[in-house]
Amino acid sequence: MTTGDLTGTGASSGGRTSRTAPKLEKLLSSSAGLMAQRGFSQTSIRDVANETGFSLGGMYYYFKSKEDLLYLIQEKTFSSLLEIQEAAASHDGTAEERLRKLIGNHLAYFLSHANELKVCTFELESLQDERYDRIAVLRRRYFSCMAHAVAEVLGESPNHPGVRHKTLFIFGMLNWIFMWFDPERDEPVDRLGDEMVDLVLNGLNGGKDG
Amino acid sequence: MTTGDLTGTGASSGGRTSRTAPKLEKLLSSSAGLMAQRGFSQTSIRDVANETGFSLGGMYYYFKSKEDLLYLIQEKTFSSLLEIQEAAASHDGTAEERLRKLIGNHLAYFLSHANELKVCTFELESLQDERYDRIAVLRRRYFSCMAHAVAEVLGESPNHPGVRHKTLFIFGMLNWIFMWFDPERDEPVDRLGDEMVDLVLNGLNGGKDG
DNA sequence: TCGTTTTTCGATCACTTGTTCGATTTATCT
DNA sequence: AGATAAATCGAACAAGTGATCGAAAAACGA
Repeated sequence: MTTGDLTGTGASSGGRTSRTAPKLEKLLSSSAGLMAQRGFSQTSIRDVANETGFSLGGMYYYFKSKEDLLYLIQEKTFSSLLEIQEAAASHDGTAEERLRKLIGNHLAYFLSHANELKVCTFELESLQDERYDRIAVLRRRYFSCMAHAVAEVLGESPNHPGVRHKTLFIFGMLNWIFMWFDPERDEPVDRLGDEMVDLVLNGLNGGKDG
Repeated sequence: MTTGDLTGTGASSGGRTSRTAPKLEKLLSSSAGLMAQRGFSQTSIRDVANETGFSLGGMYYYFKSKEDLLYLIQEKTFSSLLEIQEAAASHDGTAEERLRKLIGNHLAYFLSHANELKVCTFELESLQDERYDRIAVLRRRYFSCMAHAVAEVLGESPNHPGVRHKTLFIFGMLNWIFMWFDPERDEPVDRLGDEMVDLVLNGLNGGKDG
């Protein structure tokens, strides 16, 4: 129990596409839904069982612990998002275009994977040790991705402290959306992305003065 | 138990300044510290007892339930901050100056009451029913305060949807600070406030173009 | 069909949780 | 000092938690 695998109990090991894979996916997305709504620690393993139709013990065939379940969600979601973003960051075009794309992609991913992304955003601290470290690595890569774009727009070095701060301000805007977004009220997410980019690039004054 | 008081079990009722008041304060601030660090649901009432030196049952003289304890923290903290901000919002000067002041005040309050403010920011959902409603009212007033300043800077009506969004972007920047601020690394908070205001007013482009 | 592996179940364990309550101590007032 | 009220304690309870494990069932390959 000291070194063991981080994931495989049986289903997730090997990676072969057995008839098990779609069940794991449903398990992950149902769990993400519950955890996004109530939070990780307030979501019991029994809640997940009820939601998915599994029996209590039966689910432990798919993950080895509750924390492992959380890890699987974060690892899968974050890897997928990161892949999208690192691709976008290496595209041609102006720095401003890249930044616009990064923000737009993040919001689009938020729309299509709200639950999973919320769990990634707010439940890092519920992981420990190796699992924490592995997700933290993905986070840092994501941050670096955005920070580079910000630095380019500013014409500064990515190490400049102001760049770090401004990048974190942008992540604040992006991540805080989970706290208020209402699909009824705030419908067009493209529009929202434009508004955010506009604020980030030109501010409330709209680039009229300094 | 259907209607009962929201707070008073004995200590917090009446409001007279007995020798009990300082103990309540220590109880609240210690609890806020634990809850800020681990989250509300992962902070047990026994943790609070150990931290404060009280016995397990002895603390129930000061609050009537764990949720009540959380409510007391939020009510006290938020009221105090709100008072500061509503005063600042009604001062003379330009709209830009008012917005700058609101952001600066929030950051200053963050510095002096980090734990309590973090609890206010992230644990609203841990309250229910009346307690939730009461804190939600304070939140709406706070939002309104900021939204008015934003609207004035933009020269728009406070009801304009763009105003709502941009205000929420600003709160995102402000509240996300809890996730990354490191007093060693990000020392001067005044500077941080300036950077944020600068981004909010002029954007990354620094007001050079539109 | 039979034997084997994969998958599922249900009971159970050890542990932590918030809360209650009567008894006990401490402070306050006359 | 004695009586009343405020404050504190410690033991106990009921409920819920994550996790384990051997047995049973289902799917599979021969």
